[in-house]
Amino acid sequence: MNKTRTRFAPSPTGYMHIGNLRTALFEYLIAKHDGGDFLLRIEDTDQQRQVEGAVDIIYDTMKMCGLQWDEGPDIGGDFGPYIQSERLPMYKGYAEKLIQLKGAHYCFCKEEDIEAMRKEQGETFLFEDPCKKLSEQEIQEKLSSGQEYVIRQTIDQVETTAFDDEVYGHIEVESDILDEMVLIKSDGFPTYNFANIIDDHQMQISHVVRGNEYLSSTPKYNLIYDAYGWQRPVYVHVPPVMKDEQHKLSKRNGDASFQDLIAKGYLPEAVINYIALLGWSPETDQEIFTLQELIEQFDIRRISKRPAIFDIDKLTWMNSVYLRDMDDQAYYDLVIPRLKEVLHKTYDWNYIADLIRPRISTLNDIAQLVDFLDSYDEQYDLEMFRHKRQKSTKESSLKVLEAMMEPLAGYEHWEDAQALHEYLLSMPAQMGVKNGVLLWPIRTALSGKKATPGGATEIAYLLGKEECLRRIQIGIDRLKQVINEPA
RNA sequence: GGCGCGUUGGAGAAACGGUUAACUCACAUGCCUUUCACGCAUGCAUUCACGGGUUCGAAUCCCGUACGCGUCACCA
Repeated sequence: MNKTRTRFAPSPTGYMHIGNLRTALFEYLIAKHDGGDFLLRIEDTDQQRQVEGAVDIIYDTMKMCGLQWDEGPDIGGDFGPYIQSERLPMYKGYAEKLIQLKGAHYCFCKEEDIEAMRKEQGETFLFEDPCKKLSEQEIQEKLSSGQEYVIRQTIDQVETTAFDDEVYGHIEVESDILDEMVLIKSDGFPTYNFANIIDDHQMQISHVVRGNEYLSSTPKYNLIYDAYGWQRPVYVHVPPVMKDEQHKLSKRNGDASFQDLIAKGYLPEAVINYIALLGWSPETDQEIFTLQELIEQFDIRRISKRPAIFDIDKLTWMNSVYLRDMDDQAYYDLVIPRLKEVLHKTYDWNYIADLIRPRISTLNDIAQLVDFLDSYDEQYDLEMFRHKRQKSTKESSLKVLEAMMEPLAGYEHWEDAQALHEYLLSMPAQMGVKNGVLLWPIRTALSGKKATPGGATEIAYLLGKEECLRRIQIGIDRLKQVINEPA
């Protein structure tokens, strides 16, 4: 029994696509569930797509998500190098070996000619390579004359070829519809497909996990494994992550990358938890998982065949669950710096953090929730004083606010949140009015907002006595104006 | 066009031939309540793309149709 080894092999494009991240997650979970190895291999052979700092984005993303690799470019391993560009020299030798094994052949056809034939015959075109019929001598002559060539896969047996995918089940195709793909390009570099096969074999990858767009070409891969006499890997083709029913999530469409989500205030843990459920479901109803729990419960057999649509609403909900359930200190460490970015006066930070905790879904919700503390819009809509259920009107508000000025000014224990809360809550009864009639206008006058984290007493505590009296006075003055000058 | 794959409520999904199709998000309503939120409660597919067939019995098995996706590169 081989050890379970999976690999994540991204191209450094400077963008961590959510679909790719999910594939990495699945690869990680499959390996770790079996106590196996998870490797990172950078596929940087496409020099044109090279982006500065792109490899670091890959490292950072994986680390933030806790997807620690056991072998990789930065930490090495027994099967390196782990950067494809450094592996380049070896592929040609493998291809030549494959020629000896009759799994490939030299092809001297011109690309333009094949292209022309393809254009002429349309979509049903299947290239029948005349070079396969060349004699050994003809080949040698062409090679020594320096004629340009590629090494092309040979598929001669006209049988069916089959394999069993862990997700999609038994797949069987007729070999004669398989295109003989180029393995080594005329510039001497391997094609992506070929390099992949060699790398996976060399690195002893046991489970090849990739998007289901590779399902159709897998039989061709298998024929190469067979020709070498190598053991085929276990295939795990995963369904795509979609933006909607017909479109995949993609950079082209400007869809969110992992970085974008983090910038929007989502937590890596929540993102990982959410995408684990895209195309996979656990045996139980559990939805909130730590990485460790995912490792324990992940089961390849429960990966779905159907595309999954990325639903930002559900991620948002899940993020709010993480915010609410995380360790207190970790929460404060995360949120208080954000609070200090928008609030420049001094407050009881922990108190604010506690207040907003059940009210934020992402870190980016914070600013607009608390900005009124530092400064508020004095021209807020006076209609807000009217609240049907609280039985509050502009008139009653004016009355109540005026009546409260003195007791508030004389109150001595403002810095004690609990005491202030009890004091203010005792006032309505003393004045013979319902809670809402008194507290609603105070909250409104203090905030100038329709909704606030916390009620009148909480805001009063945060604002402090002076500021409260000032804001209430502003409310009184404005209410007087409209009430004394009826329209 | 050939080949491959898929189709359960707005979204993620469970179900692995057996009575009323889980659960979560979203949405709606009510309760709680000094606003909002949290929390709690209730509602939301008589039906599993459609049409046949197999079976005592089908979302589950078979065939066909429709729709969607993928793939058919000297791109990864």
